[in-house]
Amino acid sequence: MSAEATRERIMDTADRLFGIHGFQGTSLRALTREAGVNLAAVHYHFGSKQELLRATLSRHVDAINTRRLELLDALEAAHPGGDVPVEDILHALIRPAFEFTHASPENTEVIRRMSSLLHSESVEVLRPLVEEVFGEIAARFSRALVRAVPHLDERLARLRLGFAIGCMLSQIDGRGPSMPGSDEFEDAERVEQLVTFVAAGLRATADPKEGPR
Amino acid sequence: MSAEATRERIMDTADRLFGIHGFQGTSLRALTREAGVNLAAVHYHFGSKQELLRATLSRHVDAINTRRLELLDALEAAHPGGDVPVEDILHALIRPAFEFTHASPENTEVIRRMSSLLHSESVEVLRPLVEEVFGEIAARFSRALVRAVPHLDERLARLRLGFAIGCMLSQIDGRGPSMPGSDEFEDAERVEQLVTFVAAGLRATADPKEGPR
DNA sequence: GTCTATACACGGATAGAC
DNA sequence: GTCTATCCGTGTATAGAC
Repeated sequence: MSAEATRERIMDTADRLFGIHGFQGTSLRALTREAGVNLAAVHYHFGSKQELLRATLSRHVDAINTRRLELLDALEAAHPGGDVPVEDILHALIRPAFEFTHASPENTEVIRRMSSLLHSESVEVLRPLVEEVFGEIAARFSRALVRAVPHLDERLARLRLGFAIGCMLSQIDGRGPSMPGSDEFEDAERVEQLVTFVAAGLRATADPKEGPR
Repeated sequence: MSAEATRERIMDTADRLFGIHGFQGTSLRALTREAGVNLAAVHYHFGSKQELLRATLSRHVDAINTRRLELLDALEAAHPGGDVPVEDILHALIRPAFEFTHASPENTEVIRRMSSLLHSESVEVLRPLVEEVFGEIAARFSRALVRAVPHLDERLARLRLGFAIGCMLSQIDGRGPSMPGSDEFEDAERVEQLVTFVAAGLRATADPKEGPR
């Protein structure tokens, strides 16, 4: 059998089983049995179970990030003067992730698992990993935000972009795991509320003494 | 040996070893050896390794939440009219968590592990767990926010409180794992920026067409 | 280069004696 | 409540077949 076919069989099966039983809940023996490949094939092609997880996750994340950049490109093409509204930029950032979770019920678990993976790694091993996955996204979107919000510099834009991503992830992975009582929102309204909230935060002036509105 | 002493010995050792080697990186054999108790004692007192983790984490989280409620009580006592500034409420919510991470270098890992734990559980098992840990916090703080922000109702306050917590956690567990390039901020400034950002988001009007400021 | 069979060391869990 | 002995499943490594 071709190497490529084996790799894909493993990854597809991993996608499904990790989605159903979770990462720890899926043994390599069960996975390889169901995929119809040998137990050792996982280690031959991926090196370890952890690396298999990373491979399956980055396949999804890359797709989401590609979509984000497409949307941002389209926005910047539509506003040659550089005056892209903040809300539109945020939609380009947020929508692809939510659309991904809507594409399949298990995809929410993919996002959750990615968050879990990031949090369970040590900070040292985490940094380069995040840089690899989110480096371009961070650069492109923070630059767009600097242009969209008058008083924002690159440094502050990056920090606040981090706030925004934190908000977004917390909503996706567990439909608001942070706080009970916020279940009643449909995803469409949730996205709009998220954009409203984050846009206001991005536009805030650094001086806390000044009252907004 | 008294049962209580054994429990505490196990939990204290777990705190230390989980902080150093992580949860998965700490075997029950190594843990019980170092604690000077028998291997089976963990299962007798906690039921499983997972439940031991939950017990150690909730001990810390409870302490943080108690401190949050203390600070909120003090604020409400100082403002009998109910006009507690939003920024003060947010400080009561955010500072105890940051102070906890400053108390010991390993405490950041505690928060990270808690996030990881939450994200790796299935959504069904997650809900009651979050309700148990954050139920009172959510109720008290959302009520305070409703009073502090004129047009905010309970439903929206809960949602936005979730946004706020998401922002905060993403900053603590990994010093902004979400975005590269935001490392340059000291924690003190990070907290202030966080409060500024979230306060603006909380005060945002629901209608996205209206410009803030 | 790809896949198979097998061996290993270690993990969490548990039954039952004390 | 505590401890010993034991079980079974796990990820991983490797020797060798195709």
